[in-house]
Amino acid sequence: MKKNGNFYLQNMNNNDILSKQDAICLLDLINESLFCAKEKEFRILLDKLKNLLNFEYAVSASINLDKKGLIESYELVNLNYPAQWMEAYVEKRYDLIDPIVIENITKYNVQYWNDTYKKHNAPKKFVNTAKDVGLKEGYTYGLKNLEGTHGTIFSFSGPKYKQQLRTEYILKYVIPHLHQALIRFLKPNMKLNADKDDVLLSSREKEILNWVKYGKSSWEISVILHISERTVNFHVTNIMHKLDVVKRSQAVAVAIDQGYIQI
Amino acid sequence: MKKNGNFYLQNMNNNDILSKQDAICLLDLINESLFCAKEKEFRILLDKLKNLLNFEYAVSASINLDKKGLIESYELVNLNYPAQWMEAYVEKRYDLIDPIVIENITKYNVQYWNDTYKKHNAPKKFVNTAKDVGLKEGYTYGLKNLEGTHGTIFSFSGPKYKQQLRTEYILKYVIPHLHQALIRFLKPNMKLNADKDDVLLSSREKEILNWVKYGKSSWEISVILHISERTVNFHVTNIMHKLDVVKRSQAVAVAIDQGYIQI
DNA sequence: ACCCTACCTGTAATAAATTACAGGTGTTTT
DNA sequence: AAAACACCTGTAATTTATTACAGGTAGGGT
Repeated sequence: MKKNGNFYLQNMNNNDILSKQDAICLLDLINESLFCAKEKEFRILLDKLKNLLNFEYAVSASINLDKKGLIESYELVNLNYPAQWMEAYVEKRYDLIDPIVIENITKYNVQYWNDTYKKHNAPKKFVNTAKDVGLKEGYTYGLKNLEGTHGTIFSFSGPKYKQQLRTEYILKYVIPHLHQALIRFLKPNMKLNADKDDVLLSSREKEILNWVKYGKSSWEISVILHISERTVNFHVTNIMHKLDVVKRSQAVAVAIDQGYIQI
Repeated sequence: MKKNGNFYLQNMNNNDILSKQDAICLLDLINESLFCAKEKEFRILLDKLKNLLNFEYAVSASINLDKKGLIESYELVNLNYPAQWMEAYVEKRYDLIDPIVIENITKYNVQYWNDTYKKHNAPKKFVNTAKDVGLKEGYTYGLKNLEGTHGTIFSFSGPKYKQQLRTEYILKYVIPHLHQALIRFLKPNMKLNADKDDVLLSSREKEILNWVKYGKSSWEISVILHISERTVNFHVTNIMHKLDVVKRSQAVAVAIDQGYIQI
């Protein structure tokens, strides 16, 4: 199933690798990533994946690639990598020497760190510094978009982690969707973004707000969703409170602005 | 987990509904749809899904939607629906009377045909004609893109098919990905919207719409602009007519989308 | 066990929006 | 000069939205 370092998902016999619980969990993760449009939501997904894989730390980044496919700039979404490490990483441009990153943007394959370290003869100083902060073993995987302008990288690590097929299968299955989600919410926000991420609309609320956006009245939405008109109004009220607005039209504008719903 | 006829994917306990084999199969289907870029590949996926669901027939279509969300045109990818039926369907514009299609482009939810037939008081002639060619019972589900310009519809049918939760769960999980795949490989064939009528909001109208966006009521705007509340409503009415919408909240969304006002 | 959240529902008063009717001024275009 | 348009205003019926009251279930986490 591994062939020239390449990984064929389509023909793999994952029945023996993944438990039913794994499979169900992956389906849900993938499904949720379809509707993930905010960093806060993305972090929740990343955390779920980290826990599913029994890792200690997780970090991700979207990468702007130049014409040669090299890193032009990158933007971190750090779940819980040690802050001091990440600061040093950015400060000292570790991305230029980190063999994991280099391997990622050239091969875009699932990496077990120790394999890559051996393969690239990684600088011992760098590797040891990472190990000192708890990043001893880990996996990394990322993709790039079809145009080759943007890439992503997802790293999971911990003090102790053995290489296992299950982890590789799960990453192969789910990272492409997290990749899409990360690209999706980082693209429009490249300029402004950030700061007030306190609000989090529930999926039901977003669903209702979307119908409001399409000009549906409360009664119409109640028919569409098979709930009472009262419940629709209840949700709308909550939405307005969460977004700190006083009218539906304002809620639509704010939600679009903040990325809770798409136009 | 069916509650008031509504369907909660995120919280559903699919452990009892889907077998391990189902889950693994879905993961593979979803994964393959990520890399599906040609009609031939897409047909294979559609066939796999049809077989997984034990249906006899399957058909799909991508739909160009107009501003109201109604069908402007559509393009079929017919796996194995009876040819004579599909010809008649296109010829006689059945899409305009087919309650399944109408329900799809308004609700974008999983439909069990018999439910929809009852709900909409489907024309018996149409239903019986379908049944005569073997399309007795079935499921339909489709989505639209964020911009609301394109939709998809996936129908599965057979002479005998009972309503079952498993089918609904599977469709909920996998159709969004087939939707993406279908949109992806059909997009090159689609004309890029092009002729959007140059609606032009007057400066006063944009001014008022901006205050609406900020959640101001008509009375408040009248005070701000030193005009009567009646005049504000007059302008709002004109705005809605120009944008072809029926609610202020919808007007805000459309105007932002079309760039008439900024967020 | 308890708290928290998401979700759902009811009644009802008040505020606001939507639609319809009918009419006005001033400026620019043809 | 007439037509077209942006802008403005009034009255009034009807439909929606907003707010407030009060309450329910179900699941997850501590």
